[in-house]
Amino acid sequence: MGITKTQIFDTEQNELAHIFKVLGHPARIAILQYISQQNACICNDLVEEIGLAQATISQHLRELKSIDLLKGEIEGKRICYCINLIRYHELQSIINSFFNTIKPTTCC
Amino acid sequence: MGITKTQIFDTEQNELAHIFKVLGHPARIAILQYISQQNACICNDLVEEIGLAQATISQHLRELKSIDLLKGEIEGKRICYCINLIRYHELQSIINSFFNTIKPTTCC
DNA sequence: TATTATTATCGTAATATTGCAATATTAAAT
DNA sequence: ATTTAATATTGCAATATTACGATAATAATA
Repeated sequence: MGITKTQIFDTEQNELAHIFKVLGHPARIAILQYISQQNACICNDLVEEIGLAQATISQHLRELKSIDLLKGEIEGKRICYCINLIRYHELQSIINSFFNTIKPTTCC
Repeated sequence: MGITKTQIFDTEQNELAHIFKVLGHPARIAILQYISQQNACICNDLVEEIGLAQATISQHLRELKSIDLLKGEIEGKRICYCINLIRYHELQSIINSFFNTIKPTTCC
């Protein structure tokens, strides 16, 4: 065991869970906030800013790329990571419609 | 290693990450959707509905309780789990303001 | 009080995640 | 072509998560 039984859930549930999971780490929250503050960003800044090893930051960036929230452009020997505007709105809407599907009704 | 360095992040970042993390499992998504569909709910229904062992469902319910999204009332030998209306709105607003803090700006 | 039904907890196995050092890769600059 | 600087990948150790069977706890009912 230890493995999530994705087969018993539908694609939407799995995708939504994956989005939440990626957002579910304080380093990734901090990375997003920092990038958005800077308007431009390079990984090395993050290493100093966040205080995790370069390899760890790189790993977190990959997670964020897995939900397409970050896009990176090569800029010389650096990479400029930015928040993907289109995906940003998409994710917001996916999350909002999830909240609408679980709208609480009066019970207890 | 293997342990998240919560000390280097602030309380808001840690709490937000925890909220996302709890929502980051398809079983918990499915549980919330089912409870909201039923308007009332008992754990045993969930076991049949979701297809995970009773112990596993109980564990997932505890996770959802950890962010206060579910409240349970004892109802005879059963427990009626419901979505906590106040917290539901609170979480929506926490998540929305997070998205506002990472509003993408034009860069790349 | 004993039984039954329902949910919680414990213990454990399997897998995933986090974090880092070491190394590889990549591309600009010398 | 070398060197340098920045990021990615690999390998590994420590911890966390997921899942389940077994068992405990709880409360209604017989």
